[in-house]
Amino acid sequence: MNIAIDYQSRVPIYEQIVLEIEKQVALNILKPNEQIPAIRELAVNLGINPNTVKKAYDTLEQRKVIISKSTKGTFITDNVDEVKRIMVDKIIDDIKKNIQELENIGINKEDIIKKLKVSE
Amino acid sequence: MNIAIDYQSRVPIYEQIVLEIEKQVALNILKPNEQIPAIRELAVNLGINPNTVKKAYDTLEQRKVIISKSTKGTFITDNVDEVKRIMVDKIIDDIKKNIQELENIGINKEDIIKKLKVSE
Amino acid sequence: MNIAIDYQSRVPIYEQIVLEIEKQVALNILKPNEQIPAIRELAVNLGINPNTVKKAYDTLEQRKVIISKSTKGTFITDNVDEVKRIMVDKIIDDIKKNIQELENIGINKEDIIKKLKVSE
Amino acid sequence: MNIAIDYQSRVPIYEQIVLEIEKQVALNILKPNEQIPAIRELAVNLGINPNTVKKAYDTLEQRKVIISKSTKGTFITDNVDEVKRIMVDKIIDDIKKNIQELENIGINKEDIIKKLKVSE
DNA sequence: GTGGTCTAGACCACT
DNA sequence: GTGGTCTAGACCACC
Repeated sequence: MNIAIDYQSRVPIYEQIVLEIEKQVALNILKPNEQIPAIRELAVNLGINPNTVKKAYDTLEQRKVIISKSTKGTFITDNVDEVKRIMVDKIIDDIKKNIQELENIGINKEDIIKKLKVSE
Repeated sequence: MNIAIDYQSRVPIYEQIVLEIEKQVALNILKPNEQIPAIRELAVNLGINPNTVKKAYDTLEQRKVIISKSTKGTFITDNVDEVKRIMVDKIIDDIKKNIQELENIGINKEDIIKKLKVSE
Repeated sequence: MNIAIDYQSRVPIYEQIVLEIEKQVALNILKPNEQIPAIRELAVNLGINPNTVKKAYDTLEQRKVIISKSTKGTFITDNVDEVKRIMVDKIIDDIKKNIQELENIGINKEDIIKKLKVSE
Repeated sequence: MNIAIDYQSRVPIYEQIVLEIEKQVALNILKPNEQIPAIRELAVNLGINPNTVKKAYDTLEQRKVIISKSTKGTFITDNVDEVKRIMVDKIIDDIKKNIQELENIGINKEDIIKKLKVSE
């Protein structure tokens, strides 16, 4: 598994791992029921402490992205669609909020579209 | 001045104040040259430490959003347009990133527009 | 034999097997003197290690729920009533504890009965 | 805060803390918005490691029982009723399941009530 | 002083 | 070998 860590970021390492794995699930890089690296293995690969990976895995399990089967290992959920759906909804919601904010500032929809098209 | 503080956010309180005041400037809630509350006053209103408000005001002054005139008080800049411009650019950029992310997941522009229209 | 294993439970797998078999005995799904699967067979069916099944069978034999007759196989006890009695006592005890807890929270017996009847 | 830890239990220490605090909320021992001990303070009182208390507090925060305000401390939620409701629902559900199981074994409702009354 | 994060390393039960 | 728990102790930003 390929995860880039930014040690300067305000986002904690464990959260970066969480976000990256969620992203890879959404992008079909990680497939349903696929086994992911053991805690200690990933910790060694990333050069960080196993507890940090554990915290990331715990968070992912709460969010139902992965399932850990004690002595067997840790696996991507079989319900990957739900993970994608939640992620897409969140992003759509962000966009809506941002559009609303621009409108509040006094920029109408046509202007927003114009600005978006400049570099797109 | 009305500022909601989220104590659970990773964003420091002083920065939440900074962002909120910048937002209110962009929304014309705070007008050019308008006087804003004294540090101690705002600190009492928000139930936080004056040092925290001080740090927020210092940051805002560095960003040229406010101007403190020693004994007279603290005022919003007269060049509010620049503050708005920076904020609008940032939001537009956020939207672009979000759209890109959705496209990576496999959602094309028409689908995005459809999803945005549902509750808009 | 049909046994669902919860790999995320704090209850060890071997104990889950023990509890499930005891339950099936109480429910007359498993009858007195009935033969149950060989250790290896069940292990294959459940996709787990034979040692785990062995540990479950050992525990069940200590509790006199099953009897293993070396080369002949493993069988449910003929004294199924005792198994049922112990299980019923345990469940009754659980219910009593739960009722006590609800009363401590301030819910009286009539309210408990009302709540139980809603979906019963 | 008074919490008894059973070091022999299969239930982890952090979970025992979680359950005990939830219980004290349900019993009105801990009141809405009340501040609870600092992580380090409780750790010292219980003779355990601060990280263990932290894990308990994290779990409680996910369950919306407490709210931690970074440098200010940790507080019971203001919505204690919701915590109680969830807890009561869980217990009622447990009772229902137990009653169902007894009925499956072949014990009818009158017999259950009889057995419950013996020591009640 | 407070919570948040992280390291280092240990022990355990279970498989 | 795997995940789960716990200890001991450190550093950080923030207030």
